[in-house]
Amino acid sequence: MNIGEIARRAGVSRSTVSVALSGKRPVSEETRRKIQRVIDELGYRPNASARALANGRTNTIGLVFPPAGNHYTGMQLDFIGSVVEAAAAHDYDVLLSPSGVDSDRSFQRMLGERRVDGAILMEIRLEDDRVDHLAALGFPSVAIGRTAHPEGTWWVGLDHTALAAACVHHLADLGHRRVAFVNRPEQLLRAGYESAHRGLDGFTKAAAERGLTVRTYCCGDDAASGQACLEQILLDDPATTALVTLNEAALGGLYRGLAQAGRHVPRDFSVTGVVAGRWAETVTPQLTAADVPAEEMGRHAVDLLVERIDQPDAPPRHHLLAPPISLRASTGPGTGTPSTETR
Amino acid sequence: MNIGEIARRAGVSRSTVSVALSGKRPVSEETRRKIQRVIDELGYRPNASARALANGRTNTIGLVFPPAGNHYTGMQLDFIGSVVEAAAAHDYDVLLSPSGVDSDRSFQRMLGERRVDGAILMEIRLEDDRVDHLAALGFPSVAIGRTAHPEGTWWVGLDHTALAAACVHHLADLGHRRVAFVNRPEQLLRAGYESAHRGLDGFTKAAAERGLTVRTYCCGDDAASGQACLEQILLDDPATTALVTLNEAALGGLYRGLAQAGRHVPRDFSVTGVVAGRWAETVTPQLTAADVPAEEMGRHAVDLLVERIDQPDAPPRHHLLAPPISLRASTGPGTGTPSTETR
DNA sequence: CAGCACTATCGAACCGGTTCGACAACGCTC
DNA sequence: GAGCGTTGTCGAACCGGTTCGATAGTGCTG
Repeated sequence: MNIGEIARRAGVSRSTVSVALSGKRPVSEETRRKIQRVIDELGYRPNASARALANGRTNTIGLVFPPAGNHYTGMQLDFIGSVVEAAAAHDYDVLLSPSGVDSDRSFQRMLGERRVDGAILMEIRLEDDRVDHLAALGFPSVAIGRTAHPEGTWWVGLDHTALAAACVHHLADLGHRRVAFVNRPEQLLRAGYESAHRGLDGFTKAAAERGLTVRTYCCGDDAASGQACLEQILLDDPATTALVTLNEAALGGLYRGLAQAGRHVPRDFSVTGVVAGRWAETVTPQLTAADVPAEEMGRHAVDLLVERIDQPDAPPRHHLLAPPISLRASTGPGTGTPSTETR
Repeated sequence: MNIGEIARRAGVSRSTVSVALSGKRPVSEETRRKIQRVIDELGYRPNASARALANGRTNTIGLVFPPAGNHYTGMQLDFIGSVVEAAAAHDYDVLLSPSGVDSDRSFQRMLGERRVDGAILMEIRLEDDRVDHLAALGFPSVAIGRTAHPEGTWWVGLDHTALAAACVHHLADLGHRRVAFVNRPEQLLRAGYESAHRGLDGFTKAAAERGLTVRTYCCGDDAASGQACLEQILLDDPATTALVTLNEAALGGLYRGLAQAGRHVPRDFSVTGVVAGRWAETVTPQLTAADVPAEEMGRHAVDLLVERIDQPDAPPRHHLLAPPISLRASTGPGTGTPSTETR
């Protein structure tokens, strides 16, 4: 069923059907009803490809997300879900693009072949050629995270510097003096991932400010790595009494490592960090953490992107979020002399 | 840049450019090189909408996934990731469609407006009108899960009946006599979700076969519900020594509930169930479970769907997976008289 | 009732590709 | 050297919409 068939059955021209549907020109009430009746009868829906071809809009946004190689975290899942919902509210679909090994290929598909009207980029790096590339093209896009030079670009970000610092201050206030930092995997840090860098930065500066003794670690995105990382921490400095982590996927492993070393949380050891709230609540004791507002970030990103698509010349906008630390049950007073009994 | 511009600069007709690109007719080597040079120079890529309109194929598959309302589980995340990768390997994009409150709306968008060549349906119900609808339309689709009458349809499923039964046998072999079953939320069970029903079925039958005393529970998809559910289990029958769960999101809460009731896992209480392997390893002790092969399911689903798109008249195919139980650390001998000390 | 404005509709052109029949140029056979 | 098949290219039609200038019909004004 195409628009010509509808027109024939309603006894009008194709353009009249088009106009009746779009409302861009006046159509008599009688004609409109006649057309509507035929449409309802046949269950007609205009072909998206044809429409996209004619008016240069696909009504689809691209979501460029990290390859499955790095494991997904709960935060990313929540984010994807909220993007899809927010997009639906604006009448947009979401096309997924793995920015994997040959990120160029899928990038070319989405942009070069004009499959999408705009794109949301996840897992931003401080120096990100994708952002630069899109900026040069003037292609509507919103980055999740901010590059080293975010001026003139559109983005929604988490203030990892401030959040990591807040974690440090929280621990310092509790009396902890020897604190470890558990970052994302080394390869991501080396690749320049924004959250890993700014988080490390915020941690290091705040720790220096408070005169803490610190060690920083990179840790794979899985439980086994978390456990190994924790063993290393206690090996390097058994007097460590707390840690801050950005690594959601390693959290379960960190907890396991602590349990096996006989350190009770929070009595002997405090744990905090930056983690999506829903996932902070799955561990026992529940994690005191800066809750990543994935849902809010998704909504903001879509809102900004749609705004930018609608008005290509609007001045750049952004949102920098810094949620407060949610006090749960994984941090407590630091004694300076942790009990070291093994079970 | 469109195909006409390329043709003009290469001094040939539009059809020659098209043919040179598709290779569907012979083109002289010289002409081909001339065209290729111009294309490389200008970075031309054919417009996806125009191509889709012309040959009736969008090269996109739709992934109909559950609304954000039900919390996402790690398994779903892994699944989505693998679908995207497998699709990319077949040169397909993936369009996400929330099958939310007004599932019809997004369904209509994807199918009615021909945005996709085929669809993968998640969260199947025993009686699923979406599956029936698509079958009636003859629209290529693959269901993740099988309906009550899967004959004649394409699907990839997990044998929840067998898996739940395997969990029961594992526990019975260890000597457990009083076992609880923790299912997905009640609203999902009532709505007829396949995994919830078949899992419950397999559990109940196997338990009867082994003469176990059982109670079954529905539990919300979050840690707090898991904790509450566990309290209820011990309240209803303090002599319970083991549980089987399908509810990945509640797992952390179940563990917390056990810890707070002073039941040590696996010494006093055994836990097992059907959970994605990666997530079974995040809890301590690591969960002995039938590992949901989300990655494999995603690959299979895409392979089947692409096959069906390419040959619309092929006979229905399916994959029923029943991974073995991975022995980890959360189950142990059932004493019949559990210790009930509180800490 | 001529002139005008306004409303409703039509037809043609266009978006950017693909497909296919027509045809020219060429080499081969008999 | 007439007849034939092959190869390479072109032009027109088509996919299913949207847009816009042209035009017919209507009611109002002076």
